[in-house]
Amino acid sequence: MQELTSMRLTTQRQIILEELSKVTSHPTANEVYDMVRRRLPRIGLGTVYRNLELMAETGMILKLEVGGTQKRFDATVAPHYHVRCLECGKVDDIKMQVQHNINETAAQASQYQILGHHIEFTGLCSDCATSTHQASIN
Amino acid sequence: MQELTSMRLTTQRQIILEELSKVTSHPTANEVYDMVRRRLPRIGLGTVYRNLELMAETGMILKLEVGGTQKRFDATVAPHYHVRCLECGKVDDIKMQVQHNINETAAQASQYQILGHHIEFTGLCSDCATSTHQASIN
DNA sequence: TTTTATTTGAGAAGGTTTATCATCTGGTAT
DNA sequence: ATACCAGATGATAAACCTTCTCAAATAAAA
Ligand SMILES: [Mn+2]
Ligand SMILES: [Mn+2]
Ligand SMILES: [Zn+2]
Ligand SMILES: [Zn+2]
Repeated sequence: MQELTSMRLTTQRQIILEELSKVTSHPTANEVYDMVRRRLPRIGLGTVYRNLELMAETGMILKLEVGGTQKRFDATVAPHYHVRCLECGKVDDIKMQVQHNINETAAQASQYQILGHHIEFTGLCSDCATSTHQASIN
Repeated sequence: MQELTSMRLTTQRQIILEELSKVTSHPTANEVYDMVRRRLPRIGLGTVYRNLELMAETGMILKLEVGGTQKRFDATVAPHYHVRCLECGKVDDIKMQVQHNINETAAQASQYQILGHHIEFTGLCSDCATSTHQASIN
């Protein structure tokens, strides 16, 4: 694991964190790469992966393992839940209260030492809900 | 999408479903492949992927998009929750009541048309909890 | 300024999943 | 029972995402 103290403040790291903090879209590593490249055209994709991983390990950011193929990243580290649109794959925050209690319920219902949970809602974003509705009319 | 009616009952499909139904381990496609190959040594990995995907589409089985790199499959289609061991990656069922109500809470807290949710608990399985404890003693 | 351990960028490699396509087969019609 | 054929299979290539490797670059300490 990476020590927070021995982590250099490189330009790449700063800009990756800055760009991730600008958005609420839970971008994939590749999307972060595209964002960062506008400011640092010579950055490597590996550097983006490496640093997102490192920042997630040290708790500076969150690595979301939501449905879909790619991992997504989130600068909002406070516990919260997500929705994913089944149509377009967009991921948004759900601003509802965190269900702290269910960890205990789960602990009682299993042999695991429960350390946390995450909830992913699935559905249709407003854009896709209307266009899907349109399609069913046509 | 695949029509249930036009789906042939091939030996491969039957055995894939049978083998998946035998276990509660939420195997990856590769693990299903290994299980099935004992009975059908000439089956292709592509066939396993293709049919797991198809069965998931038609609702015969569940495709779990839990944390970790690989997708996992589940013959138990009734709604239920999962725990994943942070140490060894094992996935188990959590036999607790499904929180139907939170879908409405989420719907009120967002612009999405909420269709469902899934909860993934994280923690340590009994094996890993003890060995991690051992390690911290040594 | 010099030193050095860490980090970077480029590219290769790895692992998982999907696509392609000639061949095969389950289900149906004859 | 036999012929037929849309759908399925197996082999393999390709796509895709992520991690690894290592010489060169650089942040930070001396
Ligand atoms: Mn978020
Ligand atoms: Mn299950
Ligand atoms: Zn959408
Ligand atoms: Zn474990």
